[in-house]
Amino acid sequence: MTAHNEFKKGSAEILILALIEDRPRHGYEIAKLIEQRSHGELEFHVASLYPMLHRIERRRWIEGRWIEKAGQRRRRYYRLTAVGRKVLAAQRRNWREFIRAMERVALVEHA
Amino acid sequence: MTAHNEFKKGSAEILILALIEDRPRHGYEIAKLIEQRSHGELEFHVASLYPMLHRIERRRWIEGRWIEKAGQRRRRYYRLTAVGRKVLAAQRRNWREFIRAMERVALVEHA
DNA sequence: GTCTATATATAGCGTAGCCATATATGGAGG
DNA sequence: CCTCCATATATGGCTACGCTATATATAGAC
Repeated sequence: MTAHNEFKKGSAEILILALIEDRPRHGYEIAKLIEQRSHGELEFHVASLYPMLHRIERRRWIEGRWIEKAGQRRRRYYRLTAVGRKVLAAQRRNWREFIRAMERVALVEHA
Repeated sequence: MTAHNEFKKGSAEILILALIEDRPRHGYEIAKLIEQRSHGELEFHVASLYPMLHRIERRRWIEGRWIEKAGQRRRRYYRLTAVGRKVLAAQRRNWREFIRAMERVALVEHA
């Protein structure tokens, strides 16, 4: 159901990690990218996203630093750590396993 | 991650509805089927499952009735209601949308 | 006689995502 | 000029889902 999909829970981590895989991004940018790339089907409210960023930074999966530019609100850019890269790879494997398992149990008819 | 996959949250409903699509089943049977068919990758603890069954029965998606047989603990068999059938169809559509959206955002490289 | 599988149930916990609200700045439009 | 919108981050309080632990009860195996 677009912005209120019941399957969304637990998917924020992998989305964040994947989006900063190639280059650092700030929170607001990540939120907008998720919304745009999913055509509005996944929409993490910033109020969910910022605490999530803090959590996974505490776990050392990502590392943030403040960037200040004149005439601009300060932004916190997050980059993926080595640990985060491993976690992302593991979550991608888990994701594949999960959708295969879902298909076997409940969605056999047109997996 | 087998029994503790981070993507599991929110998936119980569709699994339950799908498993009683063709014939009524009781809670314990549903739990065992999820575990077996997913080869242990999805494992909903019965302590999660029974409250979930009560919840979706209150929503009228499923309807349960007690079956008692001699020399057997009583079982509550749940069948899918007409509403439940529509919800299941909608959740299957949402599921397809969701995995497509996830691929677009985060898993492009080998969707 | 105890252990395991079957079968259902509740209390209490942690966490993810939600809404509301707060703060702050730059640019566009009336 | 002033208000609105987009940008940008943050917190408090809420709900829902799945968890552990615990309880009850019976049949069959060892």
